[in-house]
Amino acid sequence: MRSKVYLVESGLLRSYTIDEKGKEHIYMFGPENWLVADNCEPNTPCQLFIDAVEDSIINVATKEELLKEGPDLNALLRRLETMQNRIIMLMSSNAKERYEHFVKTYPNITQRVPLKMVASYLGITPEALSRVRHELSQKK
Amino acid sequence: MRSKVYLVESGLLRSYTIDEKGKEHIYMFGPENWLVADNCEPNTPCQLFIDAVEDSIINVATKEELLKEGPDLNALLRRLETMQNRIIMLMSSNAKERYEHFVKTYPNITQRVPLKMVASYLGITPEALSRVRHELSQKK
DNA sequence: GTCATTTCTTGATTTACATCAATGCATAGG
DNA sequence: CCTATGCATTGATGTAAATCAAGAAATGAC
Repeated sequence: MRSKVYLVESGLLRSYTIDEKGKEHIYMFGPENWLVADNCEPNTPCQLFIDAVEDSIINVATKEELLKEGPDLNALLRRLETMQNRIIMLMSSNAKERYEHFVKTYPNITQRVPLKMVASYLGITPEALSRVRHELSQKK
Repeated sequence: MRSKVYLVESGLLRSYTIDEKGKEHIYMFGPENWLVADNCEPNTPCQLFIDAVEDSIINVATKEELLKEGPDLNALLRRLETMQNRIIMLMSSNAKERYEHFVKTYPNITQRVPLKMVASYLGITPEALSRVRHELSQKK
Protein backbone atom coordinates (compact mmCIF):
# COMPACT_ATOMS: atom_id res chain seq x y z
CA MET A 1 0.00 0.00 0.00
CA ARG A 2 1.26 3.40 -0.92
CA SER A 3 0.35 5.87 1.76
CA LYS A 4 1.80 8.98 0.16
CA VAL A 5 -0.36 11.74 -1.17
CA TYR A 6 0.89 14.45 -3.51
CA LEU A 7 -0.52 17.95 -3.44
CA VAL A 8 0.51 19.84 -6.55
CA GLU A 9 1.61 23.42 -5.87
CA SER A 10 2.76 24.11 -9.38
CA GLY A 11 3.50 22.07 -12.45
CA LEU A 12 1.71 18.97 -13.66
CA LEU A 13 1.71 15.35 -12.53
CA ARG A 14 0.25 12.30 -14.13
CA SER A 15 -0.73 8.95 -12.68
CA TYR A 16 -0.99 5.88 -14.85
CA THR A 17 -1.06 2.11 -14.98
CA ILE A 18 0.80 -0.27 -17.22
CA ASP A 19 -1.24 -3.23 -18.39
CA GLU A 20 -0.08 -6.78 -19.08
CA LYS A 21 0.75 -5.85 -22.68
CA GLY A 22 3.03 -3.08 -21.42
CA LYS A 23 0.69 -0.32 -22.51
CA GLU A 24 0.35 2.84 -20.43
CA HIS A 25 -3.06 4.18 -19.46
CA ILE A 26 -3.20 7.60 -17.90
CA TYR A 27 -5.59 7.59 -15.00
CA MET A 28 -5.54 11.29 -14.22
CA PHE A 29 -3.61 14.50 -14.63
CA GLY A 30 -2.69 16.57 -11.61
CA PRO A 31 -2.42 20.26 -12.37
CA GLU A 32 -2.07 22.99 -9.77
CA ASN A 33 -3.97 22.38 -6.54
CA TRP A 34 -4.87 18.82 -7.35
CA LEU A 35 -4.36 15.95 -5.01
CA VAL A 36 -2.78 12.91 -6.61
CA ALA A 37 -2.73 9.51 -4.94
CA ASP A 38 -3.29 5.87 -5.56
CA ASN A 39 -6.56 4.83 -3.96
CA CYS A 40 -5.63 1.26 -3.38
CA GLU A 41 -6.55 -0.90 -0.47
CA PRO A 42 -4.29 -1.07 2.52
CA ASN A 43 -1.82 -3.92 2.09
CA THR A 44 -2.39 -4.46 -1.59
CA PRO A 45 0.21 -3.60 -4.21
CA CYS A 46 -0.30 -0.28 -5.90
CA GLN A 47 -1.51 -0.09 -9.44
CA LEU A 48 -0.65 3.48 -10.26
CA PHE A 49 2.65 5.09 -11.15
CA ILE A 50 3.03 8.80 -10.66
CA ASP A 51 5.47 11.12 -12.37
CA ALA A 52 5.85 14.72 -13.52
CA VAL A 53 4.93 16.01 -16.96
CA GLU A 54 6.38 19.44 -16.17
CA ASP A 55 8.85 20.64 -13.56
CA SER A 56 6.67 20.74 -10.48
CA ILE A 57 6.60 21.76 -6.85
CA ILE A 58 4.87 19.14 -4.76
CA ASN A 59 3.79 18.84 -1.18
CA VAL A 60 4.08 15.29 0.01
CA ALA A 61 1.97 14.02 2.88
CA THR A 62 0.90 10.63 4.14
CA LYS A 63 -2.68 9.51 4.10
CA GLU A 64 -2.55 9.17 7.86
CA GLU A 65 -1.60 12.82 8.28
CA LEU A 66 -4.34 13.86 5.92
CA LEU A 67 -6.95 11.81 7.74
CA LYS A 68 -5.89 13.20 11.10
CA GLU A 69 -6.25 16.83 10.17
CA GLY A 70 -9.75 16.19 8.90
CA PRO A 71 -10.02 15.51 5.19
CA ASP A 72 -11.66 18.01 2.88
CA LEU A 73 -15.06 16.41 2.31
CA ASN A 74 -16.01 18.75 -0.46
CA ALA A 75 -12.82 17.90 -2.30
CA LEU A 76 -13.61 14.21 -1.89
CA LEU A 77 -17.09 14.68 -3.25
CA ARG A 78 -15.76 16.68 -6.17
CA ARG A 79 -13.33 13.91 -6.88
CA LEU A 80 -16.13 11.35 -6.86
CA GLU A 81 -18.09 13.51 -9.26
CA THR A 82 -15.16 13.79 -11.65
CA MET A 83 -14.73 10.04 -11.65
CA GLN A 84 -18.43 9.49 -12.15
CA ASN A 85 -18.35 11.69 -15.23
CA ARG A 86 -15.30 9.93 -16.53
CA ILE A 87 -16.88 6.50 -16.18
CA ILE A 88 -20.01 7.61 -17.95
CA MET A 89 -17.89 9.13 -20.69
CA LEU A 90 -15.87 5.97 -21.14
CA MET A 91 -19.02 3.87 -21.39
CA SER A 92 -21.01 6.04 -23.75
CA SER A 93 -18.71 8.14 -25.93
CA ASN A 94 -16.82 7.57 -29.14
CA ALA A 95 -13.37 9.06 -29.83
CA LYS A 96 -14.62 12.48 -30.94
CA GLU A 97 -16.98 12.90 -28.01
CA ARG A 98 -14.26 11.87 -25.59
CA TYR A 99 -11.90 14.47 -26.90
CA GLU A 100 -14.52 17.22 -26.81
CA HIS A 101 -15.37 16.24 -23.25
CA PHE A 102 -11.71 16.41 -22.29
CA VAL A 103 -11.20 19.84 -23.82
CA LYS A 104 -14.23 21.14 -21.98
CA THR A 105 -13.13 19.66 -18.67
CA TYR A 106 -9.43 20.60 -18.86
CA PRO A 107 -9.15 23.47 -21.35
CA ASN A 108 -5.88 24.66 -19.87
CA ILE A 109 -4.18 21.29 -19.88
CA THR A 110 -4.70 20.44 -23.54
CA GLN A 111 -1.78 22.62 -24.61
CA ARG A 112 0.52 21.41 -21.88
CA VAL A 113 0.61 17.69 -22.48
CA PRO A 114 1.70 15.84 -25.60
CA LEU A 115 -1.07 14.45 -27.76
CA LYS A 116 -0.11 10.89 -27.02
CA MET A 117 -0.80 11.44 -23.33
CA VAL A 118 -4.18 12.92 -24.05
CA ALA A 119 -4.90 9.87 -26.18
CA SER A 120 -3.79 7.61 -23.37
CA TYR A 121 -6.08 9.44 -20.95
CA LEU A 122 -9.01 9.10 -23.33
CA GLY A 123 -8.44 5.41 -23.94
CA ILE A 124 -7.75 5.75 -27.67
CA THR A 125 -4.60 5.59 -29.79
CA PRO A 126 -2.57 8.69 -30.75
CA GLU A 127 -3.43 8.00 -34.38
CA ALA A 128 -7.14 8.04 -33.66
CA LEU A 129 -6.84 11.30 -31.71
CA SER A 130 -4.80 12.91 -34.46
CA ARG A 131 -7.57 12.13 -36.94
CA VAL A 132 -10.27 13.40 -34.61
CA ARG A 133 -8.46 16.69 -34.19
CA HIS A 134 -7.95 17.03 -37.93
CA GLU A 135 -11.63 16.41 -38.50
CA LEU A 136 -12.62 18.96 -35.87
CA SER A 137 -10.30 21.64 -37.26
CA GLN A 138 -11.72 21.22 -40.76
CA LYS A 139 -15.29 21.55 -39.65
CA LYS A 140 -15.68 25.33 -39.31
CA MET B 1 -29.10 18.60 -7.08
CA ARG B 2 -30.28 15.40 -5.52
CA SER B 3 -29.39 15.25 -1.87
CA LYS B 4 -30.79 11.84 -1.09
CA VAL B 5 -28.62 8.89 -0.32
CA TYR B 6 -29.81 5.29 -0.35
CA LEU B 7 -28.41 2.69 1.98
CA VAL B 8 -29.34 -0.78 0.80
CA GLU B 9 -30.43 -3.08 3.62
CA SER B 10 -31.53 -5.91 1.38
CA GLY B 11 -32.21 -6.36 -2.29
CA LEU B 12 -30.42 -4.74 -5.19
CA LEU B 13 -30.47 -1.25 -6.66
CA ARG B 14 -28.98 0.05 -9.86
CA SER B 15 -28.04 3.56 -10.89
CA TYR B 16 -27.75 4.51 -14.54
CA THR B 17 -27.69 7.33 -17.04
CA ILE B 18 -29.51 7.70 -20.31
CA ASP B 19 -27.43 9.23 -23.09
CA GLU B 20 -28.59 11.50 -25.93
CA LYS B 21 -29.35 8.48 -28.10
CA GLY B 22 -31.65 7.13 -25.40
CA LYS B 23 -29.31 4.34 -24.40
CA GLU B 24 -29.00 3.26 -20.78
CA HIS B 25 -25.62 2.87 -19.13
CA ILE B 26 -25.50 1.25 -15.72
CA TYR B 27 -23.14 3.17 -13.50
CA MET B 28 -23.21 0.85 -10.52
CA PHE B 29 -25.10 -1.89 -8.79
CA GLY B 30 -26.06 -1.52 -5.15
CA PRO B 31 -26.32 -4.84 -3.34
CA GLU B 32 -26.68 -5.25 0.42
CA ASN B 33 -24.85 -2.66 2.51
CA TRP B 34 -23.96 -0.44 -0.41
CA LEU B 35 -24.55 3.24 -0.48
CA VAL B 36 -26.09 4.52 -3.67
CA ALA B 37 -26.18 8.18 -4.60
CA ASP B 38 -25.61 10.60 -7.42
CA ASN B 39 -22.36 12.43 -6.81
CA CYS B 40 -23.29 15.52 -8.68
CA GLU B 41 -22.38 19.06 -7.81
CA PRO B 42 -24.69 21.06 -5.63
CA ASN B 43 -27.17 22.93 -7.78
CA THR B 44 -26.56 21.01 -10.97
CA PRO B 45 -29.13 18.64 -12.44
CA CYS B 46 -28.57 15.01 -11.61
CA GLN B 47 -27.36 12.60 -14.21
CA LEU B 48 -28.19 9.32 -12.56
CA PHE B 49 -31.45 7.47 -12.24
CA ILE B 50 -31.84 4.95 -9.48
CA ASP B 51 -34.24 2.03 -9.30
CA ALA B 52 -34.58 -1.45 -7.87
CA VAL B 53 -33.62 -4.66 -9.65
CA GLU B 54 -35.06 -6.77 -6.85
CA ASP B 55 -37.55 -6.05 -4.10
CA SER B 56 -35.42 -4.10 -1.67
CA ILE B 57 -35.40 -2.54 1.75
CA ILE B 58 -33.73 0.84 1.68
CA ASN B 59 -32.71 3.40 4.24
CA VAL B 60 -33.06 6.88 2.86
CA ALA B 61 -30.99 9.73 4.24
CA THR B 62 -29.96 13.14 3.02
CA LYS B 63 -26.36 14.01 2.29
CA GLU B 64 -26.55 16.69 4.94
CA GLU B 65 -27.51 14.18 7.62
CA LEU B 66 -24.74 11.89 6.51
CA LEU B 67 -22.16 14.65 6.60
CA LYS B 68 -23.26 15.74 10.05
CA GLU B 69 -22.89 12.37 11.68
CA GLY B 70 -19.36 12.06 10.34
CA PRO B 71 -19.10 10.17 7.09
CA ASP B 72 -17.42 6.79 6.94
CA LEU B 73 -14.02 7.67 5.53
CA ASN B 74 -13.04 4.10 4.93
CA ALA B 75 -16.19 3.55 2.93
CA LEU B 76 -15.39 6.63 0.87
CA LEU B 77 -11.88 5.42 0.17
CA ARG B 78 -13.17 2.00 -0.77
CA ARG B 79 -15.58 3.65 -3.15
CA LEU B 80 -12.76 5.61 -4.73
CA GLU B 81 -10.80 2.44 -5.15
CA THR B 82 -13.69 0.67 -6.83
CA MET B 83 -14.11 3.53 -9.26
CA GLN B 84 -10.41 3.65 -9.96
CA ASN B 85 -10.45 -0.02 -10.87
CA ARG B 86 -13.48 0.47 -13.05
CA ILE B 87 -11.88 3.33 -14.98
CA ILE B 88 -8.72 1.36 -15.57
CA MET B 89 -10.80 -1.59 -16.72
CA LEU B 90 -12.82 0.54 -19.14
CA MET B 91 -9.66 2.02 -20.61
CA SER B 92 -7.64 -1.15 -21.00
CA SER B 93 -9.91 -4.18 -21.37
CA ASN B 94 -11.76 -5.79 -24.22
CA ALA B 95 -15.19 -7.40 -23.85
CA LYS B 96 -13.92 -10.71 -22.52
CA GLU B 97 -11.59 -9.15 -19.99
CA ARG B 98 -14.34 -6.84 -18.80
CA TYR B 99 -16.67 -9.72 -18.14
CA GLU B 100 -14.03 -11.73 -16.32
CA HIS B 101 -13.22 -8.71 -14.19
CA PHE B 102 -16.89 -8.25 -13.37
CA VAL B 103 -17.36 -11.87 -12.36
CA LYS B 104 -14.36 -11.66 -10.10
CA THR B 105 -15.48 -8.42 -8.50
CA TYR B 106 -19.18 -9.27 -8.07
CA PRO B 107 -19.45 -13.06 -8.13
CA ASN B 108 -22.72 -13.04 -6.22
CA ILE B 109 -24.43 -10.47 -8.43
CA THR B 110 -23.87 -12.17 -11.77
CA GLN B 111 -26.75 -14.57 -11.18
CA ARG B 112 -29.10 -11.92 -9.88
CA VAL B 113 -29.24 -9.48 -12.77
CA PRO B 114 -30.34 -10.12 -16.34
CA LEU B 115 -27.54 -10.41 -18.87
CA LYS B 116 -28.52 -7.21 -20.61
CA MET B 117 -27.87 -5.24 -17.43
CA VAL B 118 -24.46 -6.79 -17.00
CA ALA B 119 -23.72 -5.82 -20.59
CA SER B 120 -24.87 -2.29 -19.90
CA TYR B 121 -22.60 -2.12 -16.87
CA LEU B 122 -19.65 -3.37 -18.89
CA GLY B 123 -20.24 -0.96 -21.73
CA ILE B 124 -20.90 -3.63 -24.36
CA THR B 125 -24.03 -4.93 -26.10
CA PRO B 126 -26.01 -7.93 -24.86
CA GLU B 127 -25.10 -9.73 -28.08
CA ALA B 128 -21.40 -9.23 -27.47
CA LEU B 129 -21.70 -10.45 -23.89
CA SER B 130 -23.68 -13.50 -24.97
CA ARG B 131 -20.90 -14.42 -27.39
CA VAL B 132 -18.21 -13.86 -24.77
CA ARG B 133 -19.96 -16.17 -22.35
CA HIS B 134 -20.45 -18.81 -25.01
CA GLU B 135 -16.75 -18.62 -25.85
CA LEU B 136 -15.76 -18.89 -22.19
CA SER B 137 -18.01 -21.90 -21.55
CA GLN B 138 -16.55 -23.77 -24.54
CA LYS B 139 -12.99 -23.24 -23.48
CA LYS B 140 -12.45 -25.91 -20.83
C1' DG C 1 24.71 24.30 -38.20
C1' DT C 2 24.06 18.41 -38.32
C1' DC C 3 22.34 14.37 -36.44
C1' DA C 4 19.34 11.79 -33.28
C1' DT C 5 15.21 11.09 -30.94
C1' DT C 6 10.71 11.63 -30.13
C1' DT C 7 6.12 13.17 -31.56
C1' DC C 8 2.69 13.79 -34.88
C1' DT C 9 0.41 12.81 -39.17
C1' DT C 10 -1.27 10.09 -43.07
C1' DG C 11 -2.49 5.92 -45.57
C1' DA C 12 -3.63 0.87 -45.97
C1' DT C 13 -5.32 -3.04 -43.71
C1' DT C 14 -7.37 -5.67 -40.01
C1' DT C 15 -10.26 -6.56 -36.19
C1' DA C 16 -13.47 -6.28 -32.42
C1' DC C 17 -17.57 -4.97 -31.56
C1' DA C 18 -22.08 -2.70 -32.95
C1' DT C 19 -26.00 -3.05 -35.52
C1' DC C 20 -29.65 -5.35 -37.85
C1' DA C 21 -32.60 -9.20 -38.24
C1' DA C 22 -34.49 -13.67 -37.27
C1' DT C 23 -35.39 -17.34 -34.13
C1' DG C 24 -35.70 -19.76 -29.73
C1' DC C 25 -37.42 -19.92 -25.11
C1' DA C 26 -39.20 -18.72 -21.22
C1' DT C 27 -42.88 -16.68 -17.99
C1' DA C 28 -47.46 -14.71 -17.54
C1' DG C 29 -52.42 -13.69 -18.69
C1' DG C 30 -56.44 -14.50 -21.01
C1' DC D 1 -54.57 -24.46 -23.91
C1' DC D 2 -52.89 -20.42 -27.06
C1' DT D 3 -50.82 -16.06 -27.63
C1' DA D 4 -48.42 -12.03 -25.93
C1' DT D 5 -44.13 -9.85 -24.09
C1' DG D 6 -39.36 -9.66 -22.76
C1' DC D 7 -34.78 -11.80 -22.72
C1' DA D 8 -31.13 -14.63 -24.79
C1' DT D 9 -28.93 -16.59 -28.64
C1' DT D 10 -27.22 -16.88 -33.41
C1' DG D 11 -25.95 -15.29 -38.03
C1' DA D 12 -24.92 -11.70 -41.53
C1' DT D 13 -23.21 -7.24 -42.36
C1' DG D 14 -21.30 -2.62 -41.24
C1' DT D 15 -18.15 0.45 -39.03
C1' DA D 16 -15.12 2.87 -35.76
C1' DA D 17 -10.99 2.46 -34.17
C1' DA D 18 -6.67 -0.52 -33.67
C1' DT D 19 -2.74 -1.94 -35.85
C1' DC D 20 0.95 -1.70 -39.07
C1' DA D 21 3.97 1.07 -41.65
C1' DA D 22 6.14 5.10 -43.56
C1' DG D 23 7.08 9.94 -43.59
C1' DA D 24 7.05 14.70 -41.78
C1' DA D 25 7.76 17.81 -38.22
C1' DA D 26 9.31 19.10 -33.89
C1' DT D 27 12.77 18.98 -30.08
C1' DG D 28 17.09 18.53 -28.24
C1' DA D 29 22.22 17.36 -28.06
C1' DC D 30 26.46 18.29 -29.70
